[in-house]
Amino acid sequence: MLDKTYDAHAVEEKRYRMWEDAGAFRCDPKSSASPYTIMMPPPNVTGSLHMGHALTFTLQDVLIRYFRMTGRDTLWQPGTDHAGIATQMVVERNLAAEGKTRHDLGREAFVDTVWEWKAHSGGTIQNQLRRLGSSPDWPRERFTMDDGLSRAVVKVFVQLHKQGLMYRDKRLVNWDPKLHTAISDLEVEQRPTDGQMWYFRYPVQGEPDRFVVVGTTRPETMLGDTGVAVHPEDERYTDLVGKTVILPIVDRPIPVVADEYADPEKGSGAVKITPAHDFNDFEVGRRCGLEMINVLDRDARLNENAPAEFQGMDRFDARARIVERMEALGLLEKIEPNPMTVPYGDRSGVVIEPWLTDQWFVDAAELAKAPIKAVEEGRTRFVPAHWSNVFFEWMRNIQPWCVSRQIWWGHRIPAWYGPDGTIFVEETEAEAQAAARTHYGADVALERDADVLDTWFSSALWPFSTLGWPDETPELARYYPGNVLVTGFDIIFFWVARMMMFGHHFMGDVPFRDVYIHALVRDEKGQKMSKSKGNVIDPLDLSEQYGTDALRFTLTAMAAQGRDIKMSESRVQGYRNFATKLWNAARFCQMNGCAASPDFDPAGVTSTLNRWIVARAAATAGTVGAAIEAYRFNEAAQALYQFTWNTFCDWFLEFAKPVFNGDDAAAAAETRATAAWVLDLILVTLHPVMPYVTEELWQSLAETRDTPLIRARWPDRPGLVAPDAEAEMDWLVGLITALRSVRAEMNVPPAARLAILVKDASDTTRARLATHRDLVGTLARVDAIDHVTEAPASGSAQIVVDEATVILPLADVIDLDAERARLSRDVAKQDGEIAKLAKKLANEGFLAKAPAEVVAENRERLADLEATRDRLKEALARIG
RNA sequence: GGGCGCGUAGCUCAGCGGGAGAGCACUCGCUUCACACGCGAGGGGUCGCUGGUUCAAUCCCAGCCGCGCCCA
Repeated sequence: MLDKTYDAHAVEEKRYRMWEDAGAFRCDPKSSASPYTIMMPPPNVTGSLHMGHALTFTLQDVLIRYFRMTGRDTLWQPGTDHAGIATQMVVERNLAAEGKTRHDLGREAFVDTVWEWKAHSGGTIQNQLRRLGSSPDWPRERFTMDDGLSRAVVKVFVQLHKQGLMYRDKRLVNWDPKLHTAISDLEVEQRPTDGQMWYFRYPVQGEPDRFVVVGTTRPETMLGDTGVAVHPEDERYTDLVGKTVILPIVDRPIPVVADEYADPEKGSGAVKITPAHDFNDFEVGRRCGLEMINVLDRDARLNENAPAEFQGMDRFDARARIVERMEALGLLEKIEPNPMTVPYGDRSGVVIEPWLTDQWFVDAAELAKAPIKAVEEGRTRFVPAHWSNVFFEWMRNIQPWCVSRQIWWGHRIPAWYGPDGTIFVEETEAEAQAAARTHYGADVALERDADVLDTWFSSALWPFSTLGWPDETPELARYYPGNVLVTGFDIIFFWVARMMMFGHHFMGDVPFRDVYIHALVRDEKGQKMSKSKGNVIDPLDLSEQYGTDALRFTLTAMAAQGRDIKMSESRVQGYRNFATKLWNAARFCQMNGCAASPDFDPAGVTSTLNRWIVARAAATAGTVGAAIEAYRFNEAAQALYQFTWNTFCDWFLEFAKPVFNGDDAAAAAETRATAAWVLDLILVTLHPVMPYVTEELWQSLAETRDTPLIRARWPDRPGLVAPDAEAEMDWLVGLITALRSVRAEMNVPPAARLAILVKDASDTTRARLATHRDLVGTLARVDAIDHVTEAPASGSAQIVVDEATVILPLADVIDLDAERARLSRDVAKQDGEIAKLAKKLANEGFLAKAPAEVVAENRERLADLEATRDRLKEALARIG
């Protein structure tokens, strides 16, 4: 016998271990089944599970478990990425606690230390995923720094280089002066700031008392100014173009150039140009042939190119000093408040400097062409579709991707430099030496590039590197491309777009057919969860408190397309209650001897009740499957919830009680078997969302099962329909509901059993009443049902059900005024509807232009309403 | 400044051209032999505002107001 409530703690660990030990999560490359692949977005190796993970992995697991049950050969590829900067920071922080820096250890020893850290602390999230019930193919787990994946990285780098798509260039990059590395545009956070605009006067050479006023938000960069730009059509400055101004403090003559970047509407219309410290200025400098003078060092202090008094000074101290000096020189025109955005490093939290350095770049614009085409042609489909616009916007304006990072933890760039700086990019040092020998005609000492690659470079290879590429493995042939990538919108650029670029380039096909973009999980008030706000809800706490299935059901039910999820504990609690409800329904079935039989044929049931529930069950399975396949997770959850609770528990099981206790042994047996079959169907269809409670019930309810539930087959019975049974049961439900309603309203004591009279019943209604006499009796507490032609004059409550009027003699309890009020209110309600419909049907435009079936439907509805209204009026007349 | 999304019951949200829905909360009743994490019955909404298209608009279009996000 099952316990009275479901104990998630006792079940989850046991069931998970059973699945994993049995190899239930594995793909089967030799299978003849059609494959279904999801590449798990590899979480950061330093990470631990947060609510966003819980959502994304729950949805992926729902898909995987569903398709596994439909008979597909599923591969859910798990793994983690090495998170270059984040991981290095964690290990450096540990070293700092011992008073050491990575430089004390040296590169090799430091990298060894990181590997040790990973061995001890790196597996957190994998175990948390297990607690979430995720069913990826664990034995195939990969890490972006694995030998195989590293080999793929080197191969890709070398090939791109040989194809001219990977190159070294001196360009401005986003420099993090704290971490001492370049970072990508995407790792820069633009923070709104109340800045200032300083207006400086630059003297025009050879024209005493003439000045050009330029505005700047970063005065310290003026030391690197190499020009002043004005708009070519700005008449105020036409005569100045080609002349020279003297850069104050530095006393450097710099040219005035014409360039459309200068906005005549903004400030003075003239703008100082610092090509080595501003992305826009860099472009202007290129166009106008201006010199590039780098005045900052790697710490963002002023360097040797600045005047002596500034050298070694911090950028912000220098800013204050510059302003002072300009003011002293009488060259500070004015200062205005200026709302602006300032770039910060998302890891370091310091202001990022555009800085001129030598870095490796990928020609992203070229690689973006094929993915753009793929999305345009629908070979990769975004769901919801509007995300494709975001994708296009970024891909069509893409900048060269800076992939080198000045850190130690990561894939070291396979480039070697000869004594004269010639670059040899090869897969191994030996090959680089050979290439150098060919180039120089002799052996020379080579120095390897010190930098490593951006972590996202290796993540971009994930859909094929995890399958064995560059080797041509059977897995690669079978599981690439994947079916769907499930992720949040925040990594469309970081990761999705880059996988598409490399997937196309190296595999010649899209990496996945669908990209399902889900919502962000927020707190109850709709705020983004963050550690600093202290509003983080730990999914594992919820899982601990309410059970993993409740958490998973909540996330699934709330995953409506296009809307963020506001996580609320009361919802989780509600779905915990749902799990308990299911548990108790199963317990009831067990207590009543409802045993699943392999011989049971749902198409062969005879009673209306059983034909009805079988049809509804089959329809629900269809709805749920279709919803999951369309990524409409909330609809799947809703259909499951409604069928299980509101159809199966509230009605079917209640109807079954009198059958079980009745005299008709054959009907009882059929109903027992049907109940068992429907319960099994509920367990199967609910399993992708609530794997634990369903598996536990599946194994507890029957002595032997051919397979664990995780490997059971999804029901596919589209032929199980019974419209006549559904109509009959809908009528019965309506009758019982109406009886209960009038009893409650008339304050009939709940325990009191009534005899009812039925007037004007059709043959159909008479037959239905005869069939379901016991069910009405039990559920509406009715003792006797008699047909009459004349209603008793008074002392009754009356309800209208279709053509029939049901009379409840309530001589002892009836409050005639209350009954009159109730009937009058019903009449008024019908009249309101009738008026609306009559108006619509009187409209000639409607009759002429609306589809015939809509007109007919409205006519029918009107007739029904009028008939009901008339019977209600008669009932009202009877009580006077 | 550009783009995207969202304003539906007290709260959280589905629905999205032809009869306003769910969960939670609320009210009333119930020791009904699976379940009080329950059962039964209820109350509650000019579907942000203004126009337009249409026989018909919560749904489509335009503008406005409010909120959020992304990009500059």
